[in-house]
Amino acid sequence: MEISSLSAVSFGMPFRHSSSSSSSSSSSISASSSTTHFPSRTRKSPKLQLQHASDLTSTLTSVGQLLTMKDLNATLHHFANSNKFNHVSQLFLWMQENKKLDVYSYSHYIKFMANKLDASTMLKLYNDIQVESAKDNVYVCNSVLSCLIKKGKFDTTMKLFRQMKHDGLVPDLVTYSTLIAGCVKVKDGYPKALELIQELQDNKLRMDDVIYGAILAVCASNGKWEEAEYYFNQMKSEGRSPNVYHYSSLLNAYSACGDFTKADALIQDMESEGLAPNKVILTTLLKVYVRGGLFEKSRELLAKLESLGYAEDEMPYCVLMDGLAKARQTHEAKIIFDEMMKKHVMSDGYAHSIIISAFCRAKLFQEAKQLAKDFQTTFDKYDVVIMNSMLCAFCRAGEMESVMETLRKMDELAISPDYNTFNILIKYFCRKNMYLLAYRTTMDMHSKGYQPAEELCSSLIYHLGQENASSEAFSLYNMLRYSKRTIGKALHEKILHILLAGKLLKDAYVVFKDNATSISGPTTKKFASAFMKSGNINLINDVMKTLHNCGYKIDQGLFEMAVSRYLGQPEKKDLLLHLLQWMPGQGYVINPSTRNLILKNSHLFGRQLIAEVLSKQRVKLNAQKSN
DNA sequence: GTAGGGTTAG
Repeated sequence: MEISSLSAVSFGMPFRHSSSSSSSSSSSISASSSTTHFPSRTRKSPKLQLQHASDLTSTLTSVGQLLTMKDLNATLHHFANSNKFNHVSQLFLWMQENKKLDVYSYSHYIKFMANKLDASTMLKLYNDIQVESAKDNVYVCNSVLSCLIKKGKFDTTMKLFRQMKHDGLVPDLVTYSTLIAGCVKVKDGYPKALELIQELQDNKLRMDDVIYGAILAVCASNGKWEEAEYYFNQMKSEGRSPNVYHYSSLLNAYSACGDFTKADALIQDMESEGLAPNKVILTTLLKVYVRGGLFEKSRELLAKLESLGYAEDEMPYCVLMDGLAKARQTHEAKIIFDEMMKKHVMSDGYAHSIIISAFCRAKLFQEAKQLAKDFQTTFDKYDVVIMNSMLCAFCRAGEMESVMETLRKMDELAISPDYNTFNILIKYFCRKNMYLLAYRTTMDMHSKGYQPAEELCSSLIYHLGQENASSEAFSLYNMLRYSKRTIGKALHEKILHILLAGKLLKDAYVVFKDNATSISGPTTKKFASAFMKSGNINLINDVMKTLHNCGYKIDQGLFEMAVSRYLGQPEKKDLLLHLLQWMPGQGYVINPSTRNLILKNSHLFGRQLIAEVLSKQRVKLNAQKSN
């Protein structure tokens, strides 16, 4: 790269040119022309040369060392303001290599590049900071944290935050509001936000309007309306005046309980404070009514929104339609949809998605399919949610060709399938008796980090068994078993039957051994005789002991089977002797017919040894009888 | 000279 060659250029002792002289000349040079005869008076300052450079690399080589840190930072600004982000990066890199950067360079650069750099690059940038004063500078730290939060890396951010504190950062209110805001989109965000509130108070910081705004938003997004109410009142009692955002968060929190009385009172309070409800406030109020099941009141409010010009996009319609659909009022939802269409309300496809799903839920599959096709022909905006709605409709209506087309489209548009996508497909493949395809989709789902529902897997395992796909069934079983959750006991028995049917006896033994207590008597018996009959001969004694140890009474039939296996393979005589020696200690004695069988073949094993072992069994038996 | 928040829909 050109940049690296820069450092090879050696300069004399760095010197500072007078900044006053450069700024005095800077205002007049724009008119300078190449025809001038007074180059010394009209030449651009190094800073301006750099800012207007056509070849940044060579300009840095020639004038870079003449520039002050302040000039360089101003130039970063200049490039960022003119959207020359390649120049920003290139200059910053040069500044890093030439060790000409300070706290401002970092905090500006991070701000400029927040949208361009990914989380790991940002993290590396911070970790590689060599300037001591920048590393624990609260502005620099806040910039980095804010950038990571915006990229949705909450856990990474919190980890970095702890490291920063350990390395000397003294967090301020900005730090905390940045982090609390990050809790809005995170699951379990409320307790995490609470911890941060506690920490800022422990650090003798006082909550300000911004912090209140952030915590109210967290409460709202977590359905904590009582807590939201608490913070709102606390804020007021501190003499702070909530603004429209504070009000709207509390209102949004009320939608969790659907308490329209509280919501109406809040709007009144807001108006008495001189704040006029805006479009968002009224849409949120609609959400409260809808969640409270007050559909008549909702329709009236929607009409009011329309009359105020607040219903130009589909959002309020979607709020109402979704509520109706979830209350199983599919027909009423469709009426709203039709009105919306008639009025040519702007739509991004949310409305279609809601109604397609509503139709699927109501088992109106033909209607769902039709609407999905309408969407395909009239919209060119796809995301995973609308794709899922359409897939669901096509699957339920049995439109295989459309299902495949939709999947191709997803692939083409690089829309990654999510949990719902996999679920829809797996259920569909199962319904169509395409169990191997369902199996492969389930494994794919698992490899993408989604946990398939146990019930679905369990049913799939059963069907795979029916189709003699025992090893696929076993893979699925193992996937469930090793996914850190407890699974139903019946599944162990189910897979055991499948493995026995598929003659996967070694796998069956593993399942039996690990779950003996969940296996019924008849299934144990079935497993035992299957194994004695054709399981790996080297494991026969182990299986015997396992059966015995889990309380199963081994019958003569099993001993007979084991013995005849051993007689068929005389090289395994040690195993037979071991079994015969083990038996009496556990209260087992061979019956006469098996005993005769062994004696008949004793030349294969050594007559003397066999006789001794058998007579020991006798003695033991007699002793037991006399007891 | 640098850093922060907040509303509504599938």
